[in-house]
Amino acid sequence: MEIKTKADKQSGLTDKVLKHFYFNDELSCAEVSEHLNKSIPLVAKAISELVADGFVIEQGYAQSSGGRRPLKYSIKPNAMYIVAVAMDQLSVRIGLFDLLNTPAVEVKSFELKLLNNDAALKTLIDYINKYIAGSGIAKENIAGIGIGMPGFINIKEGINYTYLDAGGNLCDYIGEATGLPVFIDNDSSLIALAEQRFGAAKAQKEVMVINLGWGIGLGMIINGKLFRGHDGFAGELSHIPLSEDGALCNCGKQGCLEAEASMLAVAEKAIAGIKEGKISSLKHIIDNPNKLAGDAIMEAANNGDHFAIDLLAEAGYKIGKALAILTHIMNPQTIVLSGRGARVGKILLAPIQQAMNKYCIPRLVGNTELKVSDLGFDAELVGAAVLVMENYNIEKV
Amino acid sequence: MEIKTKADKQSGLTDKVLKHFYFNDELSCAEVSEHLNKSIPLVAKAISELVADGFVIEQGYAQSSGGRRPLKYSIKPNAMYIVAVAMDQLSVRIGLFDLLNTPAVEVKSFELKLLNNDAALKTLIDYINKYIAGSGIAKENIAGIGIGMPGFINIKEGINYTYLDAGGNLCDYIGEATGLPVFIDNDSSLIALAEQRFGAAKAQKEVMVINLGWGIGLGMIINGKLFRGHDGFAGELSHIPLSEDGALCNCGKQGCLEAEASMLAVAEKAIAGIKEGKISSLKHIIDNPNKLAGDAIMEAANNGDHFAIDLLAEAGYKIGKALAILTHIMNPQTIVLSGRGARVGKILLAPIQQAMNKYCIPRLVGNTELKVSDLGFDAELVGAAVLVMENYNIEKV
DNA sequence: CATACTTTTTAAATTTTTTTAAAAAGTTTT
DNA sequence: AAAACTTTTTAAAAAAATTTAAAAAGTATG
Repeated sequence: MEIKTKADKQSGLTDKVLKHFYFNDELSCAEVSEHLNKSIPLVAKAISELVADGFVIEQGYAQSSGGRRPLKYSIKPNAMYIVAVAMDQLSVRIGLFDLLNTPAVEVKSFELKLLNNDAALKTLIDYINKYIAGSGIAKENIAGIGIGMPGFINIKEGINYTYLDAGGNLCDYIGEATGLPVFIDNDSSLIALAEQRFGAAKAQKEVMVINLGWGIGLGMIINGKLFRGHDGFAGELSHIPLSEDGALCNCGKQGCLEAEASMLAVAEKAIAGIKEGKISSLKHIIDNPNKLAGDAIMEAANNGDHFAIDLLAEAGYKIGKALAILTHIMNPQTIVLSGRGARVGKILLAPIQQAMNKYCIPRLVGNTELKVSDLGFDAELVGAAVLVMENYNIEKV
Repeated sequence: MEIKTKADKQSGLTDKVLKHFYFNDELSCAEVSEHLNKSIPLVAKAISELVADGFVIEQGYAQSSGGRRPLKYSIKPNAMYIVAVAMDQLSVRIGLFDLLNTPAVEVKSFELKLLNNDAALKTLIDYINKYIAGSGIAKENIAGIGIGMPGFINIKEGINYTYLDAGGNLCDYIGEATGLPVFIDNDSSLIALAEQRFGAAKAQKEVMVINLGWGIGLGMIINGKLFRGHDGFAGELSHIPLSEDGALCNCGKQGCLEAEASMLAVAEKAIAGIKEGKISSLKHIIDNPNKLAGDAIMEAANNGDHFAIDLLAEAGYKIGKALAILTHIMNPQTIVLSGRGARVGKILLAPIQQAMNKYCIPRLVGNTELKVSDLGFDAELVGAAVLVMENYNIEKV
């Protein structure tokens, strides 16, 4: 793995070419040259180095389009592996993927409460270490660990202001404890990254991705890149003032979207409804914690339960109103419904679209496509893997 | 003016250096090299060419900071002139500026109704031609004409979908009629450009600029550049749904910000209030058209009229609520109140900030600075000039 | 079915850019 | 006040990237 041509060190072209192969599949030298706006000799050199070092493999000749047949290359799936960790407030999922985003080891999950839990960070690190050790894959072959987590995150400093206080740089801390490079980002941002690189909005430049989880997150892609705002707090869709006198939010304000339309809010409404005597297959959820209730509601809705569907439709309409505002401001090409709640995306789609039609100027709503993610619950894991590869630096190897 | 080194043609560095001098004042060769991330020999060559061609002048030696004194350069103010046109729905202002944004000829304005006026385009062109002819400045010394106008504008095609139909490319059409390069953009976008280049948010990367005119416009600077969205319709702040059952907007919907808080809406409320017997120095406005009423209200408020101040405070609070939403989504460094309404910016500031404090998460509102423009009414003209210079291409001369 | 035209790849020649070195002009320290 | 260190500018050398040309491997056509 010693690649240290002076040329590469400066231009970093080999790196860009490697990433280009990670994000696209079969590509000829000429195509890469075109995409990267670099001359063919330069790209040819970079590719031959990558082939020599086992990052890229030849895939044989493709059909000719009227001339010499192009030799196609693609990423070598097992050249490296990536550890991806996807967290929410209550649980953690962890996976080990190859460069084709195929799981090399079974994805596992475990419960981990972030709020008021001083041991959370240690528990997380232990779990990651055990998972890697049990995978049978050598650390030398792992490019790094990507972690998506809820909370206000400062990427540069590696600090999560909401959870997991490490008294300093979280990446450094976890990195030392695991012996691998670590990269963290907000869960919704990673979901957006996944959708724009491998999902419903692939290669698009202006994309808004809604993370339907226990809360409602927003990941923004602007000009093809993650947008974070001046202080990293952009995308706080869930606390915009939606109604003047709505439910009380845990942020202290009233009428926030999150307090009205998140899965947790829906679960509360469901329990209240059942207690009032609503007929539903959801009767049993009264005794469950809200989290399980959320999952139960989604399942019931997918099975046709009227009460569950009504509750989701009500939430969807409110989300739609918020998306109308978002569309007015951002004029995105696509809005993707992703995250845990994507499994009821089809049910939410109609009321969301209805609200957007009502609250949006026709010109705007007509130009924005509303889609349900097909990455769904895996989006955050894929995003975490992408995060590692975006930061991976072949020259440093 | 024949600058045609092959080097320049390809890299366009001379161009970048010229623009750098336009946007900054005195600068040494070393500083330009630093800012532009180009080697000193390259920058030195570009500067000496610009000096030779009369675009840049030497400004003598500056203080040494411990070594050889740097030779400072600056743009030559009268190397070129720019025609700047600022339109709203009812009137046009036109000016001729040097490269220091100083008027070379008095700024003039005239009435021009855009709505349902087929002759508007011809009238505009006539006026521009007469203005240039009367200025005494030769066309060879004019870099181009920048025009800011209301409406949905497609920059690439040069089409304004709302006003001034030329049956094709407006820039080409006006360009042929005037014999000068023409560039158009939305009025609010140009105001934002002006504020980010020469105004209250100079050199900042994430800036939201509110254009307080007869309507309420928004110009967005993201990552240091104008953001327009996927179809060029981003920044439609004025029609976001703000209240469920508010005033009817001319867009057909209810409760839009524009229908509740624009100068025109304030004027209507003022007239209604006077008729109901409110005490105010504004009694006379009942007979005036809404536009004059708007100006009268602003003047009365600045003179301390209680009724006028109350009306503006009411509007400001609603604008503040919209800015709270905007802040949640965009997390800008600065929000600038600009455009015609900036003259009552101080009066609006308090209620806007009050609403933002109420409706924003503390972390967000604490990080965003709310400012009143000092460019004020001239912002659109400055923005139009900037537009010309951004598109100016020295190699094409 | 050979000739003309495409497209991709390899190689050589330029061009462009940056790095390094040296000179010029000052400031600071002993 | 001379020696040592800074900073800017100019000049020469080296490196990097692109352009041009040529070769290789096809397809289309008269």
